[in-house]
Amino acid sequence: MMRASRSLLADIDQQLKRQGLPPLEWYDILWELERAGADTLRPQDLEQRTLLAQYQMSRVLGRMEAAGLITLAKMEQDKRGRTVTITAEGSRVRATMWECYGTFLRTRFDGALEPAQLSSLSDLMAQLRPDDRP
Amino acid sequence: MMRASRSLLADIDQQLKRQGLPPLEWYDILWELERAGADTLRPQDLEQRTLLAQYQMSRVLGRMEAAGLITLAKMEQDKRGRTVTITAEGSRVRATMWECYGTFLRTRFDGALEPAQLSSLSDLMAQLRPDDRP
DNA sequence: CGTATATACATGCAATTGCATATATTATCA
DNA sequence: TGATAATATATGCAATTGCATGTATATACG
Repeated sequence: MMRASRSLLADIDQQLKRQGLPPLEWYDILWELERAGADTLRPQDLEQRTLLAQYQMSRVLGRMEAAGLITLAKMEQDKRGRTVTITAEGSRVRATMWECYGTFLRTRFDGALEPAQLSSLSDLMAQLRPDDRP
Repeated sequence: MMRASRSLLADIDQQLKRQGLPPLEWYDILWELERAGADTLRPQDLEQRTLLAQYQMSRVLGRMEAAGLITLAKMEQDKRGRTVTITAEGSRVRATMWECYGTFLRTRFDGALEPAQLSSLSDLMAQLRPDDRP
């Protein structure tokens, strides 16, 4: 499993890089933001969802803001916190990334596994992974 | 699958660090060396088996040599190459790491999956991962 | 209240990484 | 054979990471 996921990750990152797209972790963040919709998320929420460490999140959000994919604003309720909002450009980039990422996943998994196996893999992973919303 | 393996990896690394043991990638290298037995491996062989990049391997081998876990020697057949040999200390460290690593894996997987599921997971991963010996 | 503690996020610094390229050696082939 | 390409490994440098800690705000509690 370690070998399988490591090789998957490496290949996807390489694929994205080849197309001049941001690294995969940006995708995860953009995706969580879109998935959350109207519920604005805080860095903390994204940490839980993506499993990135606090300081990693702090820095990647800085870079993503600099790249214009998200907006960071101070919260009024909790002045320690910040809200993270995806921009239109962020949505566009996520979609482009998915074209690359999704296509890759589909090719790789469909090439290796039967439909029934895919669904049982999905079940197994659901049991193994930590909850998406702790 | 990404979430599952990322969380596994992070937890294992943390566990190893807590016990003052080297990071997981050292384990993989030590394990491949033991598994190869008498066949001495070259950095190149280890790259393929562990999926580490060439420059990563070059550096991690340097650190492992400095730590006394392996020995590096020039080859006579191919003077560009080097042979990597595990030391007694290297074996000892690998065994200690396995105590930590293996116990963790067993706990985590046995806690989440039934025996039949474990075996089907194993099959699925075998189909997904690249060959161990390309 | 006021002080201690916990939470949210940021950051300086040293270590590590990735990239590009260097060095040394071997293989190819006109 | 000599020039050219390919292979095996190492490394300088800039970017990124992890750790430890900093700053600011919020909560708890005597």
